[in-house]
Amino acid sequence: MRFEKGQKDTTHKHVVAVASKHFRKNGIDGASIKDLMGDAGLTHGGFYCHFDSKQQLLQEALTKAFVEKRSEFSKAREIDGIDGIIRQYLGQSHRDDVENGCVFAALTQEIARQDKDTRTILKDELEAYIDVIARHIGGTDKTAGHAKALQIISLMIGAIQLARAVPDADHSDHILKSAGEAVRLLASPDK
Amino acid sequence: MRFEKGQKDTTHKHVVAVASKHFRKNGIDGASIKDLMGDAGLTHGGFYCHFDSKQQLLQEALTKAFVEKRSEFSKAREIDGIDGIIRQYLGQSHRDDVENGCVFAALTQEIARQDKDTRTILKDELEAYIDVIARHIGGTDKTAGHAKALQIISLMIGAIQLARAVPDADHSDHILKSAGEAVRLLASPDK
DNA sequence: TGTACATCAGTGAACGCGCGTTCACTGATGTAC
DNA sequence: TGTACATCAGTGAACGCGCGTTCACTGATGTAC
Repeated sequence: MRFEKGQKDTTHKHVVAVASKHFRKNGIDGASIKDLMGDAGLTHGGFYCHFDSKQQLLQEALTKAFVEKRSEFSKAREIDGIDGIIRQYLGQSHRDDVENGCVFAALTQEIARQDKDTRTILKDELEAYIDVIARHIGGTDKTAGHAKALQIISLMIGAIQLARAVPDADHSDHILKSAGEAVRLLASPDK
Repeated sequence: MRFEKGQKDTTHKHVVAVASKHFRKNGIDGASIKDLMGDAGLTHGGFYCHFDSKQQLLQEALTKAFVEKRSEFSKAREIDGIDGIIRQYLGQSHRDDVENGCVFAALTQEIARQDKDTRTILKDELEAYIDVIARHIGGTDKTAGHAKALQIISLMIGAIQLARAVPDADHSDHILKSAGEAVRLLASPDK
């Protein structure tokens, strides 16, 4: 059946949005086209009207999720500075909502095994995330601000992954709290 | 054919050793029984003489790799303190040798999707790794030492993952170097 | 404005493939006599 | 010590299954007249 104008574009974006959640929740290998198309309200056969391959969908989905989360990140920073970032990133709701959470926290290990194009998406976004954080703590020395931002991101990514992997809730909370303190220390101007 | 006494035990351990590399290099899903048995010099059919399931092999392989790396980690710490840890963990050779490297750095995201038993292995090892680091920087306050150790591990895990994912070698080196500086800051007594 | 036809987003059966797992079999070694 | 037999670690074909991908088909809508 032929559909209304703009319908294809709407569907395409919807599939990318659904996929970006599936990838984060189940991993790249673990997210099947059949499942994710079903979740988008379609059958799997239609997939190739929109994408050349799973790989292409992956790249679109990663980019979308990265950009989306970065703007949330930026908003948290604007409102509450480094505390806003800590509260949002190292909070229980972010830990418990992998499918809508940070892409680095969910997929970095698998992305490291992908082709160069996909890893370049990650690299570009990493630099953009660093800019967002550095703009807040940089002070006058831009290089030092960027270095601090990179350290903070590294720490937060590692911490939330451990918090998600550990089977005990209290232990997990403790990891998040401890990481928050470290972020404050790393962000402090007295260095 | 019947084999010499002790042969089965030797083979079992050999398969676990090979698997521990395969899991780290290709991920849990990405490591196939056929490939890994082939690498161990056997055919896939013999797998079930040694293990009930891939899941059981995973748990044995994780435990082995965790323990092995922890003892290396401990040795680096004994010789050179926190600098030894930084040099070993955040060095290029560790970054470039995923299959023999830190299990947390390679598999935390996938382990977070595993059953409780497997995640408990990770939790117990995390605590043991924290002890190893804390013993060096703890000073008199044991709780503070453990907190610092946890922060350092989180940071190093996040940093080496990013260093592995990024497509540019110089960029990757910079991530490792920056993380090393942060570790020194987090380990310092003036807090 | 009304009719005939072309379009193409989406359907669902089918493809080859590799996965984890099962199973009947092999045959060199350990054991019983 | 020498022979017959039981053992069982390892083999390799086969299992069902889900994967990514392909393809002939559908049918409501846009377009041409």
